[in-house]
Amino acid sequence: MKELSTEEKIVQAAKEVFTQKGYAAARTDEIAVRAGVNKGLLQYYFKGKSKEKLFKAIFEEAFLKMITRINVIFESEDTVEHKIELALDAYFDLLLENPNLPGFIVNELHTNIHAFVEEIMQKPNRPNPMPLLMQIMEEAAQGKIRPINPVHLILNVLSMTVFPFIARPLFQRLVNVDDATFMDMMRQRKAEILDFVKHAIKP
Amino acid sequence: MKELSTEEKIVQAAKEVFTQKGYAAARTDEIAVRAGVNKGLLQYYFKGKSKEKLFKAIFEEAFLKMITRINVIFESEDTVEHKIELALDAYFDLLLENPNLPGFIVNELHTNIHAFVEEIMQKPNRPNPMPLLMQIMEEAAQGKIRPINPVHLILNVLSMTVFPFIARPLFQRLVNVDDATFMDMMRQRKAEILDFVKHAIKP
DNA sequence: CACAGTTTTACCCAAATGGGTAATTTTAGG
DNA sequence: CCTAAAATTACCCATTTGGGTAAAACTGTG
Repeated sequence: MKELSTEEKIVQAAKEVFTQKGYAAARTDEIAVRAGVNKGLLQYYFKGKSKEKLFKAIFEEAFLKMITRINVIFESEDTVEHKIELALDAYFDLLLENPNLPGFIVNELHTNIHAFVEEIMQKPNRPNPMPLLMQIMEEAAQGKIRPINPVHLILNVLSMTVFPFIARPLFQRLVNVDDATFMDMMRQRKAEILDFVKHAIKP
Repeated sequence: MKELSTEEKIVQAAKEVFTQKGYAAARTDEIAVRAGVNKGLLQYYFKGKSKEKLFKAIFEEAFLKMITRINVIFESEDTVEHKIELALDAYFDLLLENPNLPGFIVNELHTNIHAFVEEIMQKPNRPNPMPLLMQIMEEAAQGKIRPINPVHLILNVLSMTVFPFIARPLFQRLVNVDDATFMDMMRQRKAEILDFVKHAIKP
């Protein structure tokens, strides 16, 4: 099972610590401990500004993971409804595997202390919502779906999908469910959202 | 306009810094600077563990603000649909005035380094979703609304309301809107969500 | 004015932290 | 077996940070 190289173990540990605690609260010592190695190796593999280097790599990966999935909504040549279904598939796959990715990203974007975030934002992966926006308006005009503000529709789908993972700690305490139960609920949720949206946009 | 006592100015500044940067990244120096006073005064007004004391006070207030609003959804003696409308009113009022409250709370709950958070959670204000859950099922049984999982319905409303404020930095960069425009969009959004939900739960 | 309360100034300290190095030992492949 | 790469050990240092103090200066009010 564990066939990770030391470097990979370090990256993996850094991912855990950064995504759980955020940059400011992350401790390089803890990264080393979780990786099962000593601090010296962080220097060995990431010479110079090891904390920052690790963070950059991890944040960029996480960010691209999240952001490129949005493109799924736009790329296909399908109906609005089916595009939403595909988007939900893609996003829930990602989120169930990486439950604390969104919280991490949102957190670091909120406390915008990292200048390089700007660079990442300008990368080629920028999603272009325009085609889908237009398509929603077209289908609305054709009476295929109910007239609706397309920006808010997209935002609605994204909100219902991502928010529970961000509010997970709060939610779990309020309704008193353990991790496994939470994950089960989220697996159900995909179908619930699709159902909800379908009815909401039905003419 | 500015009739704040020094102590209030400090609390206000602390609120800004904590909600923007989170506990770990918050610097007491910055709090003093923003309050327009010197660090000595933090000791004068909050002797002993000033950072922690300030944080506790601020977090608890913020948390209760957010959490007690949820009760609006449950308390009234109304139809489900109208309860949702009232909840949206209450929540949008709060969010438009305190746009970075949810991000702050979610962030601090995520990096659960503060033991006292547990205490706060156990306070009398705990919302009890059961009545509304039952009511949703009743109305569904009576055919007043479409059959729907009540937990997910509530989560849907909350998600669509709160998420945009949490994802605000990301959203604003992706669609390139300034602060004023964002706030305008959010003001429209309340009506959009209500409309969306109404159609989604219509039998 | 006198005086208590407030604010500033100018320091200090201990601990934590990120970053780093040099020597040594362990490990695996040729 | 021998060697280079990998990993460990045991340090060090500069900086930041939270926390703190004591004395001086300022302020308003009785």
